[in-house]
Amino acid sequence: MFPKLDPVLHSELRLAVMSLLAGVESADFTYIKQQTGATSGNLSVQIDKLSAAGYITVEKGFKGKKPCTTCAITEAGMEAFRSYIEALKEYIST
Amino acid sequence: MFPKLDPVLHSELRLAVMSLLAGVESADFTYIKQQTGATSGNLSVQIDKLSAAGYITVEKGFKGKKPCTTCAITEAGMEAFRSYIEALKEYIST
DNA sequence: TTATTTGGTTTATATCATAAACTTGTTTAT
DNA sequence: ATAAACAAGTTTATGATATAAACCAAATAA
Repeated sequence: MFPKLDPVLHSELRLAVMSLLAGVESADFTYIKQQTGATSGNLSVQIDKLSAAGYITVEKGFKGKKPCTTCAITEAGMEAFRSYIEALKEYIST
Repeated sequence: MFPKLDPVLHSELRLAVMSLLAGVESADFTYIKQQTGATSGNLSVQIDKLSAAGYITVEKGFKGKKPCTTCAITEAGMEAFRSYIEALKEYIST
């Protein structure tokens, strides 16, 4: 009746990050931070978790001389995101 | 951009309970437990939280000789549930 | 040169979800 | 009648989570 919700995605900030990344090719840490309003620490931790789950890729490079962390959603991440939305619908369609 | 999600509702079990109660006049503990597949302990705790938030009412009575706890959604609960769904849509409509 | 800012990471804490153990009373079996 | 099993929850304990606070290294500004 109520399908299990993927715990990796059932988190406000991680879901926001995935939502953002689902719509773009890639996005860097600073941009994600701005768009979500998250603190650096929290964002850093949640990005790690999404990465550990294989839902996003994280590349550390430089933009000019400054470090720049770029994230992108993976195919597995896209699929998990879609499944999560489908599962959610079971909960919110009364 | 990403609205805050009501933490009372952003919980798998509490959301399932609200989803159930949104569709009926009332439901008792045992029924909710069956429908959600939750353990008694977890359900008890989460029902308390929904009740403390004013989202549901909880009445303890008897069905025959056995205790029976009946829950119903409140108007505030309905409104919170609707708002939560609206907020969620911002996250899942890429 | 000494701040200050940028772009993060690490660590600590407070909350949460869940399971396990317990309680109170009822029904069933002996 | 007594004991064992069951029903309907509650309370307590534990492990996971989210978040904030503190920290760090490099670059830029004063």
